This record gives sequence, structure tokens and C-alpha cells, in this order.
Amino acid sequence: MPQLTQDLSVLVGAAFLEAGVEANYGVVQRSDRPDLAQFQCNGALAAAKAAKANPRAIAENVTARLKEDPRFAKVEIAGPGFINLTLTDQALTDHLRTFADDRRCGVPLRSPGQVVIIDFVGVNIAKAMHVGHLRSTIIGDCLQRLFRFAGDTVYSDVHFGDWGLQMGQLITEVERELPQLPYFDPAYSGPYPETSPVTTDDLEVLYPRASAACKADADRLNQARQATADLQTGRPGYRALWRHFQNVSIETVKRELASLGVHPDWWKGESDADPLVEPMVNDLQMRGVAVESEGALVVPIDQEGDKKEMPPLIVRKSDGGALYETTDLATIIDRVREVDPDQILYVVDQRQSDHFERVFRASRKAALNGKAHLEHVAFGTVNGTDGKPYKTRSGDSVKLFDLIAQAQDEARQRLDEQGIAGSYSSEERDAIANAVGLAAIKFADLTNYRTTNYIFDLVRFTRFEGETGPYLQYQAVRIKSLLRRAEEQGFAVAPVMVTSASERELALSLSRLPDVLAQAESRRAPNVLCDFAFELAQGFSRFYGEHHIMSEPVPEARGARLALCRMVLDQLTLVLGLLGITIPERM
RNA sequence: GGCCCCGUAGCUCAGCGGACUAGAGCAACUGCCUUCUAAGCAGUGGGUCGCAGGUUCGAUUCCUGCCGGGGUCGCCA
Repeated sequence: MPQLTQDLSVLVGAAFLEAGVEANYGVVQRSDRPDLAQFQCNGALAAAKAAKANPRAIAENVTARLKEDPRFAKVEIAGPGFINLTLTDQALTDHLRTFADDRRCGVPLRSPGQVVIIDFVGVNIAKAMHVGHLRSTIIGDCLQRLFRFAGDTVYSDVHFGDWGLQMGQLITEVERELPQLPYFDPAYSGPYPETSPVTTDDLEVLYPRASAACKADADRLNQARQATADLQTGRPGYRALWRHFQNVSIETVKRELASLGVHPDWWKGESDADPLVEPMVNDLQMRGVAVESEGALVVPIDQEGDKKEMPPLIVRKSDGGALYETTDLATIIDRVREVDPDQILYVVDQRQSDHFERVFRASRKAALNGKAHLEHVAFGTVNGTDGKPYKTRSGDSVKLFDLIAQAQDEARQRLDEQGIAGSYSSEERDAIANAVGLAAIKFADLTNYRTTNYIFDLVRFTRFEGETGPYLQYQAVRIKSLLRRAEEQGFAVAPVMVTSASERELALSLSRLPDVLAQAESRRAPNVLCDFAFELAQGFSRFYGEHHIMSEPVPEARGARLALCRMVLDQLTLVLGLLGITIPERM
């Protein structure tokens, strides 16, 4: 399936070549000035710079040839040497028809695909999921959908935080609360209870308490460290208790992710890398990659030309324990062995950029990552309307469950106000409200560029006007409804056609999809998809207002418009799907 | 203090070497529902793109400095 800009680039490139200039100057892009043209090529300027020639003269030469091509309605030179191109409606129509019925909406499938691992969610076993996990989860989810659609084999891993100091903190905290439990008796050898002594709710209370206590009291911190080390070296009671922590957490997180519509492939965690740590450490030591330093075993990672200090990566603490940089390193070995990935993307908070830089350097130095490109896909923090990290009024972090519930309640209320789904069954109304609430949250998050620290304002997100998830759902639903009606009337779809301004605009948007996906992928930027979805939806709305389709008497014209509607719906469904947003049948 | 990120309309954010009279949404104002869902559409007003230099034919976009905000800086994650 030809991509329009690529197609045009080839065409213009050939014209450049004929004009005696390298063809790769002929790169064509969408016009920055839609009022002047549909497409532009800036190559004449660059070529002139290189050849110390007059850009307008080069442009004249190129355009002379292009003007002979009947597909162009307009070929002009503007300003210092921009080449402006506008296609005829016929050319646009022809192009649209090449992918009107394509299941992939004209997007080529990458073949062979790559193997990509996406490390996301990153929830800590000791904590409930809160707003902080939202971004990693939905950005990571969007990326996994994006790469899969492109043709890659994707493995997404929630990568639980289940092996560090917080485990020791929890263990010692439980011990203080319930010292009579057998887990703490070193002499106990029998089987440990099968049911967990704590629930997720308990953990949510215990962890902050333990964490605060350790911060305030060095002794407590040392106890926690000791417990962590004991856990890691295999103390049976601790392992048994830790299993319970793990099980109750996974259960809860599974439910939460499912309610977000997110389905990871792997439910691994830091602890899964544990068996690989010792062999890795020995290997690194043997190869001289790791060396002793201040009682710990470290991999020096500083390089010449470093602008900042690069402390060595610690593969074994002086107390023998493992840090998360150790398990992150070992996890790379695990992943290379399991699936030999081409890329590993870590969708993790921006603040950990130093950490990843360190792990990546160590990995490369020790040649652990095989052929895999390692990349930290960083994102900014979620703030409240006061600009500080988003908290409840009482100062607690907001639980993801509550957040989703709030948005969905808001959606339900909105439905009531509009009296819109009044005749639907309560099940359908609930399903719609849930989908709309989720769309509000996801779109609001994803529409910001990744690294932006954005302000979370649920009131604004659930307003459902303007550039929001619900608006996009609404537009898609209108198209569905329209197509349903047309079918009921027996109106047939006919070959798509471009004749009016709003159709032209829509056609240009539809032709952009391959470029949009490519850009979203290369920048790992879901907001590119959001922008595009909004452009499509708004373009459709304009078209919808300009043409009353059902009352169009000429069957060809009516059918062509129905075809255009279907193309818009297909792309909207695809792009919203990549964003993890579902479209109800009606709303 | 070193390093990293950010400072664009009243608010929330796009754009990050090109056509600049800088875009969108919200908020304000004006129109448009007896025909396909008005959660919509059309339109008006609103900005010295933090400040000062530099590179360039051309800078919101690149470089330097400064101011303001945030983050981060071996045995936490």
C-alpha cells in the first residue's frame, strides 16, 4: 500500500534527479500552511545550500517537470524556494481507493517484525496501584499495541518490585504486629499456613508505616536490611511469608489492570531474576568486569567525556544483598535467553533516567544484552491542580481503583443529565459509562507528550467536551449509527470520491495514517496518535455538518460519502484501539 | 554545587531548524437543532513563544549566559 508522502517523495526526487540534484532532497511532507498547499518540499533550500546555488533556480527546474504531471492541481514555488504541491481531487480519490477496503487502513505490515520487550507498570508489591502507576501502564500498553500492530512480536512484562528493601520492611513490620506467626520462628520447620496472614489492604497500611519507621530509626532500617538479605538468601519462613505478599498483590494488580483493559504477557518481577544473580556476579568477577570497592562488588561504568559523575553499578552490596540495579541487570540476561529481543523498552518514570543509564552501560560493558537495543521510555509526573504530585485532600496518594470509579461515576452522571441512554438496559448503560470513564482518563493522560509533567484534573477530564476521549467515542458512535441507518434503508456503499472541501480535508487526514503511526512509534509518543484521532474526528464532524448523507438523492454521491464515513470509522477504531480506548455501539 | 528536564494565549497543553500575521481545547462572546446523536459545527476577541546575546538567507525551534520552577546526585525503589 503506497504511502502518499512517500509516493510523492519518489516523484519529486525523480524531478530533482533530472534537474541534476540528488534525489533524496525530494522529501515531501504535509504542508505547514494548508491555506497555501497540501504538501511541500523544502529540498531546494537544502540542495542550494550544499551546492551554493540559488534555491529558487533549483526549484524552478524541479517544478517545471512536476507541472507536467496531471496528478497535481497546483505546483508552486513560494518564499525562498519552498515547493508547494496540491493534488487534484481525482488523484486524491485514486489514492483513497487504494486502501478503502484494506483491513489495515493502508498501513504496511513490517516484515520481518522485531522482537520487543516492554517493561511497564512496575508496581511495587508493597503498595496499591495509584496514579503514579497510571502513566507507565497506559503508555506501555499503547506502545505494546502500536508495536504489535506494526508487525512486531511483543512481550510486555509488569516487572513487579518484589525483591528489594521494601520486602524486608514489610516482613519486619508484620513481625512486630503478629510475632506469634510461625514465619518468624527460625526453629519452625513444619508447613506454613496456606492462607495469607495479610490482605492487600493490610499491606497498604503496613508498608507506609514500616517505611516511615525505617526513615526515622536506623535500627529499624538495619533490621529491614537484615530481613531483606535473609529473604534473598532463602530463609524459609521469610520466603513463605513473602509468597503470600506476592500472591495477594498479583491478584489485586491483575484485577486493576483488567479493569483498565490492560493485559500484560508476563507477570514477572525482580525476584525472577534472583537465580541468575549469583552466576552473573561470578561471571562478571571472573571476567574482571566487576571489582571490589568499599566492601561491595561493583562494575565501573564511567566513560571518557562524561559530563556528570557516574558512580559504579553495585552488583553485590557489602552485606551480600542485591539492589534493583542488580536484578535489572540479571533480568536482561533472562530476557535475552528467553526471547533474544531486538529492543527492550523500559516505560518508567523520568526520575530513574540515571538508573537506566547505569544499567545500560553496565550491560553493554559486560555484553549481556545480546543484540537488544535498550531504551528508557521516560515520562513525567502526574501533578494535582496545585502543581504538586497528585494527592487526595487528606494527602494520601490516590488509588487507581478510586480514580477509575470516579471517572466512571462522572460518565454515568453525564449520561443521566443528557437523558441519552435512558432507554438502554442498565447493563448497557453501565458498560457505556465504564468505557467513557476510561476513555476520559486514558486520553487525558496520553494526549500530553510523555515527558510533560501534567496536571491531573478529573473535573476537566470528564467534561467530555473538546479534545477528550469521550468526544472521540461520540464521533465514532455517530458514524456507527449513521452506517446502521443507511444499511436499514438499503443504501449501498459506493466507491469513495473526493469533491468538496470537507471531503478533501478528510481525505488528506486519512492518507496520513502510516506517517502518524511511524512517528508515534519512533518517538514512542502516544500523543501523536491522540492528535491524529482528534483531527480525524473534527474533520468528520465538519463533513457531517456540510453534507446530509441520508437525504442525498444521487446514489453514487451518497454511497461515496458512506464509504468515506466507513474509512473514518475504521481509522478511528484502529487509532483509539491503539490508545486502549474502546468504542461503544451506541451512546 | 554538578548533571538533567521544563518556562508558549486567563487556564491546560501541542509545535522543537524553515514560509509565523505562533496552534488546539477549555474559559468569554456571536450565530446554528421541524432532516443522519448539538457530548456537535461555524465564527469573534485573546500571546514581546521566561530574559539577553550568538550561529544562519531564516530561530518559538540550534548554541551560550542569566532568571524562575521541578528532578536527580553508590550500597532505597
